[in-house]
Amino acid sequence: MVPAETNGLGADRTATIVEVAKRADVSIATVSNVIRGTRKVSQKLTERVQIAIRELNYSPNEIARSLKVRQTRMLAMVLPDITNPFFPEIIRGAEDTAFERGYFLMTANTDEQIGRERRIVAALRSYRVDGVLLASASSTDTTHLKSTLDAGVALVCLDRTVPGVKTDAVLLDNVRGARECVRHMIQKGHRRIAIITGPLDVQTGRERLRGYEEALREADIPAEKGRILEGDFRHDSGYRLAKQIFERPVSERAGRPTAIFVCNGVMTLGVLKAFEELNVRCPQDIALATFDDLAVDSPFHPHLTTVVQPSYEMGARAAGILIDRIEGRISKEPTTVRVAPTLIVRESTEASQSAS
Amino acid sequence: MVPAETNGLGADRTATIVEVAKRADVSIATVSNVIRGTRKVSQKLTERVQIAIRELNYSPNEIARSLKVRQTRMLAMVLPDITNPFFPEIIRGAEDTAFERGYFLMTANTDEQIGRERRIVAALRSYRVDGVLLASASSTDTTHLKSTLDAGVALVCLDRTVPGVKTDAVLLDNVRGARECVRHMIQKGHRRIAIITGPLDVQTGRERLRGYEEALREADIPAEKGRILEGDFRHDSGYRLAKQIFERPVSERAGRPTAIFVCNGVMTLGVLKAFEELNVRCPQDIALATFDDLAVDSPFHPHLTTVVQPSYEMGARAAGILIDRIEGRISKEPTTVRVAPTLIVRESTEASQSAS
DNA sequence: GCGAGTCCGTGAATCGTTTATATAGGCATT
DNA sequence: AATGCCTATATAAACGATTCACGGACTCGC
Repeated sequence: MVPAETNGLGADRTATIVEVAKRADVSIATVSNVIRGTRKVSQKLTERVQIAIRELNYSPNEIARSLKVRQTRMLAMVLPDITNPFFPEIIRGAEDTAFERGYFLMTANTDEQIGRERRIVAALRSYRVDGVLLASASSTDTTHLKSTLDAGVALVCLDRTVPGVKTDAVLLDNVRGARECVRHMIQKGHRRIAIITGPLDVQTGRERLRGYEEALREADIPAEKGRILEGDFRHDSGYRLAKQIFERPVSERAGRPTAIFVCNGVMTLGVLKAFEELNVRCPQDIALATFDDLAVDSPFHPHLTTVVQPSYEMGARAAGILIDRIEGRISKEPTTVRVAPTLIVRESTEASQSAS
Repeated sequence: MVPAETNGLGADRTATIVEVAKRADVSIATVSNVIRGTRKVSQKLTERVQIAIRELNYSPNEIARSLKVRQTRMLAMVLPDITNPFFPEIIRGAEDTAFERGYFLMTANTDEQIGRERRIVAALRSYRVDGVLLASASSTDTTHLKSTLDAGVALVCLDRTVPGVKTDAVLLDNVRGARECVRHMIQKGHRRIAIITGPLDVQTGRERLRGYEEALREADIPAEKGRILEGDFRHDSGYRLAKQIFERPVSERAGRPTAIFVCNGVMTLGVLKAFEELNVRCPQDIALATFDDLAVDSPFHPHLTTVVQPSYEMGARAAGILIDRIEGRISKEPTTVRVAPTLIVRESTEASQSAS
């Protein structure tokens, strides 16, 4: 004797449309029509079907449906680092749009490892997700993306593009963000401004550096090599490079920067840690500005002047474009959307030091 | 004329096993055997099949496979708030275990809204994920979970259980974490210790309060009602309740707490913001300890004494149990695993105040 | 030289849906 | 009463894989 189950079926068996049809004494086509609303079904049969569905605790098998109609209504977002607080907001934006338009968004995490990204993208392709939102871990290794695109999976790049892959993209206007921020520092009287960049083989890294250079050029300040420090967007490089700035030989002290521009939020945490260890006060000893708002209204000291990215909107727009693409409602040509950052001036660039 | 495609197929058509079989001039059974390694296939045919697969850029349709074998090898993790830095580490842990054991983990976000959770769980059930890791948004509304369980979807609760639903769970030993932390504060000489709790209709909220009470009882300190402030695990309640502590009428000043224990990290951010506004110094004016490490090695001032949760391990263990359950390698009885927190003592509870 | 035993390969049924096509029944029209 | 036309429902063929049961070709021992 098997134990009695709530729905009268075996434990691990879940009801199918056939069983619903049998119980409601209609054809499976009718059940399908009731569920999807494809065609009109008489009041009487509709009721019978609904009752049967409830009684059997029936949940349509989306797998079978997907197989038949060749679409899953699943979207995936592939991220390099879910612990970076920049991404969760993007997810929220994409999730909301996806849901509004009848899609389900799932998230997967590559941990900045290209091998992992490749596996994940391959899996997603096998699962036949309708589209992928991707912030790629690499800008060089792109064969897996090409073959995925070839296979007809829609792809929108987010935050970072992958060169050589013709696809839609939603990016921040990095040059502008960096330029405006550095411009602000110059206006505050700084002329010796250091930059801690991202990896320069990554698009966002390069672009932010370019914005810095443009701002200096505008103000006729020569961009000195020694003030450009290449980081890698991670905590440690911020820490290390900040220390480096303060630990140069005395002979160079005269030329020590009066301000630092850090190209992402995570590195800034490292910089602040270095400041603390070295007993450097900000903005008294040095001014600081950064990309990415790390935690709104946070109790950080000091409050940082920041280039903030409209993360939620970026996610939402990217999802919108992706779905338009899937549903074939945009022209063939891939487009790149650049969204504008906002500069928020806070105390860390207040001119309480002698900035000369 | 259609444009030439890389694989010679139409643009949105992706090759099937039939086409591979045709091209390699074998049966589809043989192709399947080559791919899955189900049976031995001769060297010669294996090669032919592999070449065909490559030439067609073939990717097996996991949908069709799932339909046939009635399992998807997909796991889902459902979280209330992906912006809470506690969760990403859990995801990583679960992801790693899932991958090692041949599953794919996807993540979905409920935004603490039970309606959203219900929709997501329903969708996951329709997609026939093999199992779900759930940190539920609600402890009262559980019908959707019951029917999901009835349908044979494996479910493991994470961080929070849902009462009345018989299922496996991986939880923190909240009582112990809180007790040890408060015990530490008492040992530092504090006797008037306030607590900012989580919502008391949530298990974790209640348990942490219990730990606090036990520590006080051990030390024969009466737990005064006025020192128990009920928050809701969100930023604002930390801010508001911290202010409340300092803005009480002068008459009560004598009894003002010398220490605060905050029951999660996000609220602590609010508390610190309040401290800043009120010019309260920590630990000089008041000691502070909290659940959850917000950002390792962060430049917060002061460094906080913290009850840290082994998030990665929690995710990993939960995924392990889930998969064991799916593969039927554990006994029927659901189990609850309690993992131990660690107390990390930092400056925020240093006794640099007169704690009497 | 022949039956038994191995190997390797194939045909066909099946998973649970959707949907095109067929069909039944009712009603109005003549 | 026969015809035609609707509408509502049923039947059956896909979708793309897995896998069982069968069979042909070899090997081997006697």
